[in-house]
Amino acid sequence: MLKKRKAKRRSGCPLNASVEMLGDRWSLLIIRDMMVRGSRSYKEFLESDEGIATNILADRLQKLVAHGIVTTEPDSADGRKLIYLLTAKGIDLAPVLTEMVLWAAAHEDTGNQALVGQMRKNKEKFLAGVRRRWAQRHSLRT
Amino acid sequence: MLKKRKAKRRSGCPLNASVEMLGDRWSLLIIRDMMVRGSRSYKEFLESDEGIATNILADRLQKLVAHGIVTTEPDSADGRKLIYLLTAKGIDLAPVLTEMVLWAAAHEDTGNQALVGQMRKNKEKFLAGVRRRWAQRHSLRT
DNA sequence: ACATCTTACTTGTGAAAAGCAAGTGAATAT
DNA sequence: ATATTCACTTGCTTTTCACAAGTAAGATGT
Repeated sequence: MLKKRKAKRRSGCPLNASVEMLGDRWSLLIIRDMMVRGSRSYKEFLESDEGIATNILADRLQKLVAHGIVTTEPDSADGRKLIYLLTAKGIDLAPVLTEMVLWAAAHEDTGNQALVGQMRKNKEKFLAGVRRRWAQRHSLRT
Repeated sequence: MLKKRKAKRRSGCPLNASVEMLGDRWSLLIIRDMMVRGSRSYKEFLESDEGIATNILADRLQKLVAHGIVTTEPDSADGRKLIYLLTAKGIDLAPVLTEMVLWAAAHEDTGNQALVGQMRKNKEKFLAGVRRRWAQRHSLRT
């Protein structure tokens, strides 16, 4: 597959940049799975509740890698597996996801109230926990 | 046009709810235009930098209204115009947009550094300003 | 009063993306 | 050796996007 030189942006607005990278029905859910559910393999992403199609998952993972949000490394214990990891840029999306969760929880009828309560009660602490677990996983890897 | 009974959610996760309402390439940009650029009419949205197609704009506005993020009212001064306004639910997206802007500004090469600086320097103050201007517009309306 | 212009859309058409089912090939488990 | 798991691809249908053009109601100019 050809690598694209530099997909031209529709505008210089930073929000537009975010939307061009993350504005679809799946990317943020994949990131959520990595960030809070600890998913690291293709199979784990496929098992998520929303039921992403395999070809879409492959495409989104590839795009996330291309945008520097996710990296991969081979699994030293199982040669079939690729391990997907959030980069620093990826983990920096934690505040975005948090605000999106809090917004939906405030205005829609949704589940997972336990996690939401934790987020709302102390946003900074919650974010610190996410970051700590990420750093730990990175130091443990291979 | 038929009104849908209740589009079934793919999952109960609040992030999924957000993504189903906002996860496309245009909705958040329309909300940005209302929130920070003060756009209120169809024509103003069309004039935005990213260049949305007219049919897509009509569709997104309709969906935003259906989700309770936006409302409309007739313009008392010009019978052709419809005025689009953010609801309370809509203005509550300010923290989401802010985090997305800050994320992109931190990790991508984007413009509008003035606004970004203001956001980063004092996020709460910035959000208070957004909310204040929104409340003011609402109190001034017809 | 009448023609012209604006505004907010709708319609038509082709291209792109999403969704579904099935298949492939390398690596592991039995 | 055989079956199974894993990470994808491929093929096909359906849905959505994008662009161009058109329409209808209301405003404006003369």
